[in-house]
Formats: sequence, C-alpha cells, structure tokens
Amino acid sequence: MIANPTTGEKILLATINLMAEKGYDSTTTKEIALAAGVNEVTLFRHFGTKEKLLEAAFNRFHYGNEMTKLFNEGLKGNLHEDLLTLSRTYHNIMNRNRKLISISLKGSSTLPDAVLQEASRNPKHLKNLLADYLTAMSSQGKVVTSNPEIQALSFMWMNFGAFISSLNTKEAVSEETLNEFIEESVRLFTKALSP
Amino acid sequence: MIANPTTGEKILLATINLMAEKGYDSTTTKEIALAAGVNEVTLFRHFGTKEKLLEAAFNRFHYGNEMTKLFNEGLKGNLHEDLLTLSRTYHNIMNRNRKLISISLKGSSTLPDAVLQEASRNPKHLKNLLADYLTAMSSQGKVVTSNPEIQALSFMWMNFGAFISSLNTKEAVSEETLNEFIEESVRLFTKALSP
DNA sequence: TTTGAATGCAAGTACATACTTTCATAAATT
DNA sequence: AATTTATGAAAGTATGTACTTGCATTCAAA
Repeated sequence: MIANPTTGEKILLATINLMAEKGYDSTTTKEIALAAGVNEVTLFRHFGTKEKLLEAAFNRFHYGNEMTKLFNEGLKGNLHEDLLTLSRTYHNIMNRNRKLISISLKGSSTLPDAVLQEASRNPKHLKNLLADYLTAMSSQGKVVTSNPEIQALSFMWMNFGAFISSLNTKEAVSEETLNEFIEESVRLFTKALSP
Repeated sequence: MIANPTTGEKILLATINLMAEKGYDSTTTKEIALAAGVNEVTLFRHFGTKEKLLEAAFNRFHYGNEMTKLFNEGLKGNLHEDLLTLSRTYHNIMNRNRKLISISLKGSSTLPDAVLQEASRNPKHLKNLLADYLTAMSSQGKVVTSNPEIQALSFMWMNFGAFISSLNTKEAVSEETLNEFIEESVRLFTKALSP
C-alpha cells in the first residue's frame, strides 16, 4: 500500500474491504465513505455511481496474471515438484484476488460479469491445465491415470475447498496450516498417481 | 413436497429458494410474497418480521442429522469402503442443507448464529471424525499416516470444494460427475494411505 | 344461516439508500 | 494576491424496503 494514498485510492480500498466482508448490496455508500474517511459526496464526485465504484475497484485490485504463464515456466516433469508448484501458484493467485472472490461468491443482483466469474476462473484453469499435464505425464509412463479429468477435478476441488475455508475470517486457516496442507496433499496425490 | 401446501409452507419455500439465490439482504419481502403467490401482508401476518421468517424457514428445512450417527453405523474397518461411505454421507447431508448453506455463505448483517455456522458445521465434523478414524486405523496398521489431521483436512477440503462448486447453479456439476469424483477421489486416497 | 378465519387490496408510516445541488472552506497552483 | 481545485457540510430528491392499519371478500366451521 502506497504511503500517502490519494482520496480515490482510499475510497477504492474501503470499497473492496467492506464489500468482501458484507457483499455488494449489504454495503452502503455511506459506510464506504466513513471507512475511507471522506465525505459521501466526494465518493460520488470521483466515481459517479456505486456500480462504477465497484468496477473501478475491480480494475484497480484485480490480479489478472494467468496460471498458464506461471505454470509453463515451472514445468519440470517431476510430479511431486510440479504439483507443489501448481498448488502454491494457485493459492498465491487466488489469495491476491481473495477480496474480489469474496465479493463474487456473495453475489448480487447487479455485479459485472467479470466480478461474477472471478471465483471460478482460476479453479477452472487449474483443472484444465492439470488434466492436460496428467495426460502428458501418462504418455511418458510417469503417472498412472485412469481418468485425468476427474483426478484433476479432485486436486482442484481440494485446493478450492482449502481456499474457500481461508476466506472465513472468523476462524482463519493459518499460513502454517495451509503450507502443511499443500505439502501433505501433494505427497498424497504423488503417491496415489505414481506407477 | 406436500401435494397441497399451506400458505405458510409456500412462503417458507419461496423464502429459502430466493434467499439461497440472492442472499438475505438482497431478497425483499415483496419478492418472497410474489414467488409464494400470496399478498405481502399475509407474509407478515404469518411470521411477523423478515428475520423471524428466515428463522422459521431454517427450522422447517434444516436437516440436522449429524455425521456421527450415520458414520458409526457405516464403519467397517475397510479404508476404501469407509471413505466411500463417508464421502457419500457427507454430500448427502450437505446437499439436504444446500440452500441454507448458500444463505450462510452469502452472509448478511443480521443472520442468526445457527444459519451463519451452517456452512462449516458438517465440514468440521467430517474432518474431526476422519482424523480420529485415520488415527485408529493407523494403530491397527491398516493405513500409513504421518499426519492424520492434515490428511483429514485434505480429504474434507476436497469434498467441501466439490460441494461448493455444485452450489453454482449456472454451471452445475452433474450428479454423474459428482459420483465419478467420489469414486475416483476415494480410490486416490485409499492408494495414498495404504501401506 | 351465521360466524369466524384467512387472505387480498389499498393506503399508509418510518426509515434507509443512492445520489444531487448549493454553498463554504482550505489548500494548491498560477 | 488571485484563481482554481478538491473536499466538507447541509439539505435535499426519488425510490425502495419492512411493516402496519383498515376494510372487503371468500371459504370453512359451527
């Protein structure tokens, strides 16, 4: 976070924090202004409408780096190492978008499509990449895979479940627990998928 | 669903359907009345307030059967069969509460505690039961488990992720896919946890 | 047949929300 | 020093929401 945020930056930050916690509809512009430390009128001067405010916040904070680039660079053909890289990369990207994903999951009548799809985009990507990876590794005799689609789905859902649980701020999953989970779950899948 | 529902039943059904879709705050009493095919005044005659309406709907539709009873009855000491039973039971119970869990996940400023905890109660239960189960099975030399807590967490998060994905009505997971997932994921874990 | 119960309809109340307009003030810029 | 920009404060508008009151209608029960 920049040391001396502008008025607009403060508003965007307050927007994303409050909407992640309460959802779009349940967050009022009055609350956003209060949290940002500005007058409510100022909020409308900068962004026009509540809907445009969310769109601006989305564009400001959205981390759009795709799994593919990071995944291709990390691909080594070693199942254990690759699954570790995949899992860590996934949680890293999901965590960068954690607040936008919270907003997406809580839903609303008037969310932009980009926001609505935020929760499912990277999970879908992970599943597709892993299915392709398992198919390729199977061709090289490095893994035994009867059903790469479902196995990739299993791995993705496990990490998706872990991430969703970490959104719960009341009983947050510690970073230590998440790291233990990543290591142990990759160990389990490596053993399960090895010849 | 009863063949000839009373007015109250129709209201409760409309309540849970709409709130699961849109969340508590984003659902108006006007919309509920419309969906139930009754006048809005009738809604308040039956339930008093919107908050009491949700509480009544929760009490009406909540499936409270605990994992423990079903799990103890199904326990056989065969890892593969037991994991299958566990996974199917879990999805069965979660699915019966799917709408209440949707409401819980979407959140709101004024949800009763019972509703708020709905999403995490059974996952927590599954993880605790499985951790105990793995510890017991390890004592009998039937599984190799270095870290039963994290392994149970992995299995639970995988099923939780699958369930969360099935809440997405736009791109629903088919029952066939879910069954394939349950069978394949149990196969993976059985292999991973066997000596 | 009469009475009671349940519901619909119309018209409201109190409050809240998103947003606008006008004027004042302070700080930055020219 | 004057002007411009940005923001705050006050007062509003339009609309919506949860909920209430009073009266009418219909159906069930006595």
